[in-house]
Amino acid sequence: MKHTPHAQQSYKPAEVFKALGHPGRVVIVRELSSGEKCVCDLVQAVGLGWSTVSRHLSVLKAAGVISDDKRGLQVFYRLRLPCVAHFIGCLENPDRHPELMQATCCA
Amino acid sequence: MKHTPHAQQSYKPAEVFKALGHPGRVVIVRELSSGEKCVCDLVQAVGLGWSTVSRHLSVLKAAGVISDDKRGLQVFYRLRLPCVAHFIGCLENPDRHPELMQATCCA
DNA sequence: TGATTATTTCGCTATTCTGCGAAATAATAT
DNA sequence: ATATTATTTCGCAGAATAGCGAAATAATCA
Repeated sequence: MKHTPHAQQSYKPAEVFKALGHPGRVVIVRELSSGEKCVCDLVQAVGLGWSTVSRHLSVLKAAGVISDDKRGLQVFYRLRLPCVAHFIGCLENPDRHPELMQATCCA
Repeated sequence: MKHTPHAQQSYKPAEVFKALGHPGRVVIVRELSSGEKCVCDLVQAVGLGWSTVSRHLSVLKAAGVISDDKRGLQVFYRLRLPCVAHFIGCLENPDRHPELMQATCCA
């Protein structure tokens, strides 16, 4: 069977943004920007209950922002759209990112 | 009085994302990407009532995504973070934007 | 001044979101 | 098989959001 370089799924912008529109979920993305993490690490970082963090993770996953990988007892999450972590950095420090103000920041 | 090249405000990422996390508000941003528009144009584009669109505009403005300018009877809105329009384009057409998958899409 | 036009604010209801703890799953270890 | 550990699902109560039409503002025009 031949690998057709499979067409990339298309994201629904409003869904992606909505998924990112919560402080705890932004923390999650920031954590994942330095590499995959297990849920336990993320619970620690976000500072909310397990069930709550688990739901936040499922929201991010449903939007296509992160993906998960179960290994043994643990589930590891990773950033599937690394770009958003950088974008968050731009928003937090616009002085150092003049591209933020231009129409082609992602180009 | 001398112009000190004034420090750029810093955005709260979760707020910006939350503001963008609604289909109608994404339509607004897309409309504004081609230049400023009056509320009447945006009501047309979004397809919801005036009061509703007005509130959506105030959400986007509060988050710093757009700004307004009253001239005569009309209020004109413009995109203050042009970058987000491009980012929306990336999400909708990831095939054509490999940067989306890289950590430095805004660089 | 009073009328008209463009937009925002208010008050309401219906829906969605958050966070929690308890219970359910799932994989490993004993 | 049972216990343990990591994580998710469920069900709830309270908060926030979305949309609407009516009323309030504001700027222009007659």
